[in-house]
Amino acid sequence: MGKGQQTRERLMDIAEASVLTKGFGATSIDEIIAEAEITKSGFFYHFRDKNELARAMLLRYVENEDKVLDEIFDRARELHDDPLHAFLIGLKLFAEMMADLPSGHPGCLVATVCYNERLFDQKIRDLNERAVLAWRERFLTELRAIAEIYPPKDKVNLEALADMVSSTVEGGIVMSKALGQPKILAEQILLFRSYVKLLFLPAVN
Amino acid sequence: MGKGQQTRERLMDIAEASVLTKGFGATSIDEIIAEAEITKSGFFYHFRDKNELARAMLLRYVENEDKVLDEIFDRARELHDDPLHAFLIGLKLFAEMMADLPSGHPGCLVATVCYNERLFDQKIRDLNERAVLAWRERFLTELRAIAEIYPPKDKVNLEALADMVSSTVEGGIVMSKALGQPKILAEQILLFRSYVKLLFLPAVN
DNA sequence: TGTACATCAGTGAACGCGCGTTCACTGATGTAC
DNA sequence: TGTACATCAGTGAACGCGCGTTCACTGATGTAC
Repeated sequence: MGKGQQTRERLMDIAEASVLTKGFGATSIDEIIAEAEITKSGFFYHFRDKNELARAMLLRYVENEDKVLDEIFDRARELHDDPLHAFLIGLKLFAEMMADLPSGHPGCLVATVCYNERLFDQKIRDLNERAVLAWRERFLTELRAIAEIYPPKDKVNLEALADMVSSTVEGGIVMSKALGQPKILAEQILLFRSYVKLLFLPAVN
Repeated sequence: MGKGQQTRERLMDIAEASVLTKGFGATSIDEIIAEAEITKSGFFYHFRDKNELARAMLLRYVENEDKVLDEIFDRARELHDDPLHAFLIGLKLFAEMMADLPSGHPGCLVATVCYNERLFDQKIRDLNERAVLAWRERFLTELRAIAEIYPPKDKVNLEALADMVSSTVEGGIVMSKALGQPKILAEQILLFRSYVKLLFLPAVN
């Protein structure tokens, strides 16, 4: 990674932390460049305007989340051949990873885009929507494979159930932040896992 | 309600809609007073500063949410004596109410406080935390009564399960906003309801 | 009923600071021949 | 190896606008006697 790309990443790191705690509108370029120890013109060398920073930041965030989810659920499938058990293992690994974040999950950029929607252009909102739809497809694929083998014990819409993964994470992050208790996010993921167990597993002890 | 109080409410209505779509930092007083058709000095007659607007807005929001939840779950208890069935009825009523919002849930102020935490003073963050803790206590009371009669089929922390109500709503709102599909929130509440059924109900058809 | 005064619900003008953005310029590094 | 040029990764100064806040003032309504 060249010097330019390094600075660019650093600017996005600083901006992301600020956006997650102050919102995009209250995150000023002055503040970012002060922390990055660069001039304002240096910032505009890397990003045409503030909206391009937002776009680049969101793109990077979503790609990283996808990578993390790939790793976790690929690993889970390595550990068990059965789709249900692999999914349950994946959720456990996911919860553990969230519990291990030193000062809790810093927040989800996708959520801030939703709660700052009028600050962004259509391009960014589309990117945000596609990211969430990709998560839906990812988990829907797993759930369909599970439901083929294990008939669900309650009538559920698998698409909504797939969304429940993302929903649980988004909700868990808000609850963790509101109460200042990082562990809540992991707890919520484990409750979702409990639901999946009760819904699909034939015999729960 | 006097003329002053009416203006005050109107200012908060406008501010709330803006905060939920742009964040607190990007919500300007100029913008609020333009929509309210009042001068800037008129605004400062009602609120000492911007932070007092935030405090008043959050307080009003939380009190209203509490009132709505009271109504729904009181009504549910009127409809069924058994605590589990009353709770399930309450969740159904809640989901229906969320589904009936004409253009979807506008967003939760508690979530925006979390994602704008560095913009607010300790007083506001405390108020936010107390609101979430009150929701926890509310649902924990119901869940304890349920668990006394119906032994849960999976080992769950009832406090976390109580939090799951708020978490589901927060997550569902984010998902609804991200995908522009208001119905998602109601779906997520019904999935939580399905979990409660599977967890406590002895025989699900 | 009339008068004096207080409170309510604002107005109008001004303030200084911080914001995002532009523009002309520059030293260091990389590449072609 | 030396030279010419291009690209990279920025600097420095200036811009105009919008922001939150203050202050002295005011007309309308309410209250006491």
